[in-house]
Amino acid sequence: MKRRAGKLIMHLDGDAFFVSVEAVKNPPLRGKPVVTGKERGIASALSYEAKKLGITRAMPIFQIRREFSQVAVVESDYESYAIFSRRMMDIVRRYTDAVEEYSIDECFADFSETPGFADNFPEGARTILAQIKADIRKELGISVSLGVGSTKVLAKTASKSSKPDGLTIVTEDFREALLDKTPVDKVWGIGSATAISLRKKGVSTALELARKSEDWVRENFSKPMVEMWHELRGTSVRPVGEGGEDQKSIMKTRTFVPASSERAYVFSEISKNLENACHRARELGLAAREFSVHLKTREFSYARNWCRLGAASNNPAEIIPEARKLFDRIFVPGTLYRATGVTLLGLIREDACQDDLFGASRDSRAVSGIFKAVDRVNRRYGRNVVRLASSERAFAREEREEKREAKKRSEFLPNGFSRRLSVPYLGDAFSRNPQGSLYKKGSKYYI
DNA sequence: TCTGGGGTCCTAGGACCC
DNA sequence: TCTGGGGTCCTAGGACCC
Repeated sequence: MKRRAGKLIMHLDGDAFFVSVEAVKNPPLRGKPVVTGKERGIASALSYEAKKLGITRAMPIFQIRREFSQVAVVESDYESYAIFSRRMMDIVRRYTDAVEEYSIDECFADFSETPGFADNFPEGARTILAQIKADIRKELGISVSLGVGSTKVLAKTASKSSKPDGLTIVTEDFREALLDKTPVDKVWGIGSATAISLRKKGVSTALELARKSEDWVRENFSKPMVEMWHELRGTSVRPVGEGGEDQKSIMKTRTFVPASSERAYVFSEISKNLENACHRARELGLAAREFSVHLKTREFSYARNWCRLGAASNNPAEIIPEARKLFDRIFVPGTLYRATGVTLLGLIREDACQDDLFGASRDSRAVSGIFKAVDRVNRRYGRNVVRLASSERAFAREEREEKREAKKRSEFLPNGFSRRLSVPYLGDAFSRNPQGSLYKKGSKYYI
């Protein structure tokens, strides 16, 4: 029996996750160049076939249509992605409880204590990992890439090194070879700014960084880089978190075209973002003690302002007067703005809100109750049929744009075309088991 | 090809205090 | 004139991530 000391951490990365889910919903898309993000006007996810054509993330949709007419452009469907994500994470949990959901299409999992994994390394580990991949393929119809190493950074470097459908195990013998072929800017946590600084100091691969002395790293960089250095050398300093922590902030921003310098209109965009952010806070059962407002000019410079609320709140009617004050302080007449944003900060659990000395939060609870009723009405009769008057113009703009899009679609597609395309196919496992836990109603997926 | 939206964490530096 | 030494708390903003 081979016993291995230290941690063994897996990183799982969905292959072109959004478009893979689209291909499950819509099998004719399989193997074709596909991008999602139609509703935002820029590509947000790309199939491997689309990448091969030279399309990149954030490329404008109009340009894709013009230069690559063979590409299928679809709207993002986050509800379906969230459901596939949850199912994917649940499959990993069959093998270990220590799973950290890092993003919608990625997770880390600690296998140090899983029988047959660390104590029979790497052969036993490989068998288990292959089983996870097979389960996901069979039950969800998508492929994933896995990486395993003694640290999160090594696991993530490994999963990225072989995609799609990869399975990479970083044994101590393999570690240096892997790092040698990894440029520093491809290391998780090293962005462009740090990469430039590293290269100036003569470090261009992850291996070169790992071989520097700890003193050198401490003298030239700050704390996160020291952690990075340990992780690259195989010493785990970032444990796999198991979730349950509350979110720290909620941000809502929206860009509008054309840019505007009209005070009332720009404020209506703030008001709309505030409503959306508060709605999200109510969904999460959280309330904010602080919030901030920002404006983004046409030239991409920002103005921000921040304040603390008298009592924690998730109700927009209560926050709007404060938002108005912040807005008035940063709005510069004559400036063209392209986007606004609102961030709720200092989030606490709604049920932990304390009454303040003057009973203000009792009132706020009543108002919060009103907004919960509003949430129910909106769920039933359509998004935002009830909204603040101060948000009216921004919502109206959004709806005009949505209508225009819908009209364009109906002009371009023959009747019934999109309906036919959206017939789902969830693989044989689902056809055989319609009671399976994933099902479709209308155009949405449910668990 | 100018650049969407939603997050987290860290640090520098000022304010304030003893 | 040429400067105590620290500590803590706070905020703005940078950097990075998906």
